[in-house]
Amino acid sequence: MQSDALSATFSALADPTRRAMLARLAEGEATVNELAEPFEMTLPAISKHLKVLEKAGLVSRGKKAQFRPCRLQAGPLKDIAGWVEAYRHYWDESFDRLDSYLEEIQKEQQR
Amino acid sequence: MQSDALSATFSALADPTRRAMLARLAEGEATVNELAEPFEMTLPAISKHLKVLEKAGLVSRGKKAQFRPCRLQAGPLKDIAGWVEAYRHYWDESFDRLDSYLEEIQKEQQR
DNA sequence: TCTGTATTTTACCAAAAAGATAATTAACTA
DNA sequence: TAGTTAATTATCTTTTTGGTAAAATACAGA
Repeated sequence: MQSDALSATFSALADPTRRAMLARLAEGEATVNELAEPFEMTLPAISKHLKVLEKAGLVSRGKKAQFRPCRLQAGPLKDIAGWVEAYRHYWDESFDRLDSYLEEIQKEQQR
Repeated sequence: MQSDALSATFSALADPTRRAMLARLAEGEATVNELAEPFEMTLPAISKHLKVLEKAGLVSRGKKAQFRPCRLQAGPLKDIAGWVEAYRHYWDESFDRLDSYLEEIQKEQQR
């Protein structure tokens, strides 16, 4: 049971179906059936995925007659972006060079 | 079975132990024992987590005597950053996709 | 070659996730 | 009220995940 929010978000995003659902919701509200339409999965399966996204705070649901319109809630994605940004200079070439430069200096100062 | 790289990366990051291991590796190479030290888990458990990270391409391992020094490989994090950036304007008030689109056009017209 | 240290592998277990089908609830419509 | 549509719940199966304990492997040094 991953209790922390970041883990729940990463976990929710670790499924292509769920990411596709978010992509669809980025275009606007959608009902469960609309969300299910592109997939071969059964409706209950989609409903489960939706619940995972909802639990991670990535989706909220309204109520219009017998429909449950879903909306994207991007808040948790901000946390993901924040987390990953801390690592940016590890993949960015120019920062890499700076790193090894600083390492070089440190080594030299140790002598 | 998540075959795509993005899912494997998200999945690998969906565990606080593994994220802590990456944070440790961001400070530099470390052996398996060094990585295991802060945790209460047994060594085989750490070894398993390491394998998950390795499979996701987030960690590479060398070979020095009986040690297997681990290094951070941030490449996959770049993909994560890329994916999440597409949603930035859903959480960022000031960011407007239309704005950046217009900027893009202006730059192109200047050429 | 024996010994200690580092690490991995194997065998095993429990809990969680992902999917299916069938039944159920809820709300509208004729 | 009966029928239809939307969505959920219940139940079951299979697979994956995360962990332990014990055995195996790899290497360095005496």
